[in-house]
Amino acid sequence: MQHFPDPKSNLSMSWTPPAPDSQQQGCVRMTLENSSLWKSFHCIGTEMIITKHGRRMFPHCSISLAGLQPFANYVIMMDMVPVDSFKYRWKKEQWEVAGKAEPQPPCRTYMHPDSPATGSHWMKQSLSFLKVKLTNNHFDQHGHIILHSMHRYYPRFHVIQADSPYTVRWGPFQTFSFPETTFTAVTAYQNPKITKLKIDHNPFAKGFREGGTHSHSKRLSDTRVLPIERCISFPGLQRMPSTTNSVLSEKTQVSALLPVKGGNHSAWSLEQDASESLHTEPLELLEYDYSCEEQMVPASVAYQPYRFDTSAEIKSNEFHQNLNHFLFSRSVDYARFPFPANDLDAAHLHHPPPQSLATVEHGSRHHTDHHRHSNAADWSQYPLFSYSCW
DNA sequence: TCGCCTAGCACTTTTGAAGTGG
DNA sequence: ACCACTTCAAAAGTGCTAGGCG
Repeated sequence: MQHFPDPKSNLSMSWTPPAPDSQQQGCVRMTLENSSLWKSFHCIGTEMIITKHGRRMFPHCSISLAGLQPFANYVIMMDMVPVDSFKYRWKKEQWEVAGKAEPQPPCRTYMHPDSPATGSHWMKQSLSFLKVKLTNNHFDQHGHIILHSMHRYYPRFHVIQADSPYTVRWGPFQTFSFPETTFTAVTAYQNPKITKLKIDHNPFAKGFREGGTHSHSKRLSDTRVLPIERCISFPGLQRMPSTTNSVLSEKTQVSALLPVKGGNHSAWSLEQDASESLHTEPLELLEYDYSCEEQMVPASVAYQPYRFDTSAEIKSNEFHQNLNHFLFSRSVDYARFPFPANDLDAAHLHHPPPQSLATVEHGSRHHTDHHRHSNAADWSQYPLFSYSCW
């Protein structure tokens, strides 16, 4: 476990310990394999380059699974979830809120290319999401995950017991996310410390350090080496307006909306552009933990035959559409991060009180207040799913 | 004027086809 | 004919920078 500096030494922000590297829901345990690397970046404020043609993540997501049924088939998926409803900008060597978020781009989900595979297969070795690509091109036809620059996201993993990608709507599922994987999407690196860290860890970047244009070397050498205690100035996260109070109430909203077995799934037809409401209503964090819950949700939308292939162009948007519909209807994890209680917070909290990711309990249930916030309008505020699925 | 985005650059790493030998 | 291994060129991927754009 990586050692983190004393939070009290941070000048402007405080800090709380990170969440554990692995999470358990029911019998299923997911571990973030390269957690220490993620934390190294997280410590500075992870930035992910997004380009028009798609850029791989670095660090990339690598997970391992345990507790699956060896002979049952599973589909493993990953998607990106907005951390909050704000846009950020890099100013004076730190991230600050720059206003409301842009309307969410089409939500896309990446399915691990091995899917579906048996539990024993998934547990045999770690799963790499190396080939996931991020883009800011809203008209991307390659199936890359579309993000907004200068917005904050975190990857979320779905483990769905299903024999094929087309039956994921019926299968028991769990969802996991890891606080240290939160990042800011950028088109060019803002924080030189991130650049340096990436060059140190990413072999592709060596070319720029050891040969070719060395101009950047000078740039990097110009980077001020900050005292270690400054390292914990979690640019985005700690500046993030916090809202723990909202967490419980919001998560109850989710549970209240959970469909009943055999119920009319059309109730989930909230294919409205959630981004609209997302950015016009105060955003709160849903932190409903579905740990150990396996729900059977009847589908209202039939899946079109399609299999994800990282090398092939996505030819059917409909699959994504259906997938998102599924995720929307079955959303699990509802962000384990501190989301702003409202926009007012964002406006006033340039140095918000820290709400560590880890302050939100992982793997525990929060079933209080299930009966509140149960209408669709409340639900549509939530940013995780059903951005105007195209 | 400022901040963000993009294309092109020079380089390394990865990938896969082709060749070789047992 | 088949398999395993090696070689090598092409493709993919990287961060930096200048210039464009709103």
